[in-house]
Amino acid sequence: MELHEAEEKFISAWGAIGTQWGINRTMAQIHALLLINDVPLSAEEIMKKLNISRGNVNMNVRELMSWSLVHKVLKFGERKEFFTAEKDIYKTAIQILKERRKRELVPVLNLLCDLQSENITDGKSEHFKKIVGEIHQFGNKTNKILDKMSKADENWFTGSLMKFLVNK
Amino acid sequence: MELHEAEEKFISAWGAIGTQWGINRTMAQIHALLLINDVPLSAEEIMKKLNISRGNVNMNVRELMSWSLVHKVLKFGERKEFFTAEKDIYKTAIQILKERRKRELVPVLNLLCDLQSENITDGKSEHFKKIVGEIHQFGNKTNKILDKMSKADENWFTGSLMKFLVNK
DNA sequence: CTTATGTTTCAAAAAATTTTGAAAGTACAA
DNA sequence: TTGTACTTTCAAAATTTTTTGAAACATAAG
Repeated sequence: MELHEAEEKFISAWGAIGTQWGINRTMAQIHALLLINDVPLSAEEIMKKLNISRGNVNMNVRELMSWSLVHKVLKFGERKEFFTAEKDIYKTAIQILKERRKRELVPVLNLLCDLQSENITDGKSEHFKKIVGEIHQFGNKTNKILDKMSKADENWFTGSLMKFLVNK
Repeated sequence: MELHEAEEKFISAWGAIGTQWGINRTMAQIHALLLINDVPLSAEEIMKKLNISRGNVNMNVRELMSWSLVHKVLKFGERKEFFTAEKDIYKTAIQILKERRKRELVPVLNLLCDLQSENITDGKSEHFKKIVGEIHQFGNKTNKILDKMSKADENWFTGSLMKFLVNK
């Protein structure tokens, strides 16, 4: 197999997985492309390699930067901007975990909190209150666990947690 | 607040979160509706409550059943089918974890495995091999951890894991 | 067998999301 | 100040996903 071919397979797969997880295909593909290139790439290069427009590159690179998965790199003497992805896969995973917790889990917990504190004017609300309460409680626990995990180091994940699970 | 209003807020939020996680809005809303109803609902009732078509209900209920989050219930003497959601939120979460691991993580690990075993005919493939190897290794560890976790009971999650994390 | 009461399918329509590309914006250099 | 090399924006177009609804299918009851 040629490198080119292997790279394309990897980029496609990363894009497909992204789609299944609510991340747009192109954003995931740009991420994949930057992961497998150890040198930073310019917007121009990303456009050519993925065959997409300038606007599309700009938008998705900006989004990747807002997730702190990609960083802007300025080369000495060059006016162009270059982009590179965080290459430590553990850091990358933790970063995604952190962002999704903050952007998605926390807002839901707030809504559940609001719903629970509401005084519902209807006798038949018992089951509703119960299930909302249970989801809220579970969400809170998960939130705490994810928060702790996102502050742990890689060794904890690959070492201690693994051992702990095996002996469970 | 009226129960009706609270229920709608909950269903909307569940739908929105689903969308962000690559699950279609209606599927998530049907799930929410079945969660907050302790009695099973018919296709007819789901149609009316969510204001969606029969085909849409059929398709998404089928999908929810394929995830084992919703079950068909037959009432004695009634020809109609009714549907109900698993109400134990811990079981629900574990079920989602299991399914996503099987449907999404495992296929990616297989691709990474293939890519790694390929003999790439290009000298410049060093970084590519390295990053694919690292992602594969991390994916394998995550896979094992998720597998163990999906076999643990709720008490492990809320008790032991939590304590373990606090003392980290 | 026929009817009544359901469920399932799927092509077409609608809606949502993503992508394009040209114009506007920015800023460095001469 | 003007030109040049780049980045950003965003309305319109393209694409993808979801939804509809009517026809086909299934089956229990009469």
